[in-house]
Amino acid sequence: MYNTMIKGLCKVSNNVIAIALLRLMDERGCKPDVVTYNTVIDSLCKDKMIDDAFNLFKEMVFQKGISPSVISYSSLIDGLCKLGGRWDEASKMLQEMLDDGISPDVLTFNILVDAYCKEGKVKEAEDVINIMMLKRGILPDLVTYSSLIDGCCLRGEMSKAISVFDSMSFRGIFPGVVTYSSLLNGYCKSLKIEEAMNLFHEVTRKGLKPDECTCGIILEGLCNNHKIEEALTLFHLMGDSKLSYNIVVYNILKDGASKCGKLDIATVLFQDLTNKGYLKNKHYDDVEMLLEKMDEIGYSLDVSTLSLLIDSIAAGSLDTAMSTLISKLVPDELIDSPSYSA
DNA sequence: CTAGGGTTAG
Repeated sequence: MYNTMIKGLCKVSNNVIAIALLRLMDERGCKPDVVTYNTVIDSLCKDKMIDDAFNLFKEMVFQKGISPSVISYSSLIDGLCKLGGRWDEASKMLQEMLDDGISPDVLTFNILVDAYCKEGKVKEAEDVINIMMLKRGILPDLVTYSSLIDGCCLRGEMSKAISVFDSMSFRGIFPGVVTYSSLLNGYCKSLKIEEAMNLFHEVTRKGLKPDECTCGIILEGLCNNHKIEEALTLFHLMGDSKLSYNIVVYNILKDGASKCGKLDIATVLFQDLTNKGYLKNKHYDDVEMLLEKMDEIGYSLDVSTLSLLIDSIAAGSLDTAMSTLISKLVPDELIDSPSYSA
């Protein structure tokens, strides 16, 4: 009961209340166990509050006499690695864990592999994987391979990334969107846009649904290769409603259009973006008030705003009252225009 | 049985 509540609080980073609840359950005679402590320790580590995490760890071990588990150590090691690579302290914790007779598992090793890869130390990451396999008999999994691929891509070593990708597939591990995302990012940054596009189409053919960030990577790649038209076509083909409200994607396209000298396109995109700000934040009341005001003063909607609102009505995100109001504001010259007649 | 992993784009 308490553990479930603490887990919920930690999920929304409400560490202060989570700790207060841990104290309360202790007072009420319901003793916090290693799961309770690990939940809060991990949450503190994720929020970069490493000192508080260590204090709680010490309290658990020395005051309560609860033995830490592989999860307690892994959380602390991950926190130290992500906090600007505090390697000395991280390896000290790793040693302490081994001295304690606790074996690292694949998640512990992945923390180390990922930390090395993020620093571009692919060789060191491979050493960790070899130790894991040969000395511990643990096989790398999807996350291990994905981190390694990402590390290679960050260094622009694409042929190496592909060979890791191939050996992963050979082992029967299916790549995830994150894996492809790293490769796409690597190709785009190496200005190998053809390879990136081929891979992107392969991902789509496989029926994998790239997330907003992956779409952003490929769109930016196209923009940086002076292919703004292709980027815009792809953006519309993606036809994802979440994507069309993504401010980062808009900025990528807007900046791309500017760089390619297509200032007219950039202006339209900027206008679209300012209009969508309203709708994304569900400030429907503000939009409605604005539309009413426009109606009062006899103002007509411009084409881009109108098409945005029509799309919203079609998507069912605007109610009937709004639709009626909008229809009153459609300028006469557009009433019989074929593009808006449906 | 409960607690831990890769989040990549402007």
